Amino acid sequence: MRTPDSGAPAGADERADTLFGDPPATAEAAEALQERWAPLVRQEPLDLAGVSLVAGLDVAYSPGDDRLAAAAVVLAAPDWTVVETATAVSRPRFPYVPGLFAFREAPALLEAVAGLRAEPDVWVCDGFGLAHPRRFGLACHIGLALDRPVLGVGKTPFIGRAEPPAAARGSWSELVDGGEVVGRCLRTRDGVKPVYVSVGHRVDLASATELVLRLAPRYRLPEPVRQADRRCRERLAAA
DNA sequence: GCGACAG
DNA sequence: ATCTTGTCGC
Repeated sequence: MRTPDSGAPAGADERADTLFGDPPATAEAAEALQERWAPLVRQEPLDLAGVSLVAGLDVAYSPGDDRLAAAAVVLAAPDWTVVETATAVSRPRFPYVPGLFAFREAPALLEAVAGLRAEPDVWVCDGFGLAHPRRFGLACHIGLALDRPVLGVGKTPFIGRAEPPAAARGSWSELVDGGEVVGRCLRTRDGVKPVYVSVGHRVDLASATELVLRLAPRYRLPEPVRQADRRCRERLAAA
């Protein structure tokens, strides 16, 4: 068993414990972990022609009790039909703190992911990746945990500034924070409020943008996120 | 110091 | 996130 203070550098098993479960005791500790992990995020092009399975992740909270349900769905190209769904119900083990979102939702999400048989080519999270105060949002957290390509799609701005994109679907503008481009503000439907795309891990902004556009042929939100949202709510209603 | 603040 | 009805528009 791992000792709390062996003096060793961030070991892989030590990372795994907190990336997958065991939430840190304090907000300060959580922030320190994000700063430690942020340098491990990689940005690289994703071959969209080779993408046949895309996963979507989302969480829903119970109105009455403190339960939460996470859903992991898998959709197949080219029409993005849902081919598999896995869910998990649990309790939040970390309070909601803007910027520390992943410590609250990632454990349940990864539990749902563990129930999946398929091996998606890329994963889409409801939230941000590099567009984060410490450049380590939920999509990065999930990306390192799975060591797979992951991108984040946010519905409302969090950090950074972006000019409103042109009204046509496909238009986008840079999301800039501290002089850095941390994501894109992307219009997925003509004249409809844009979404915010950012890199989670092992994808680049251009690939992420193009993929989100293809995943959202009809609705504002990409299909994987829409479906995941639907499934976790159903799971909560069911039991 | 003050306000803002993913889901 | 969640509490909440109808309503305007394509």
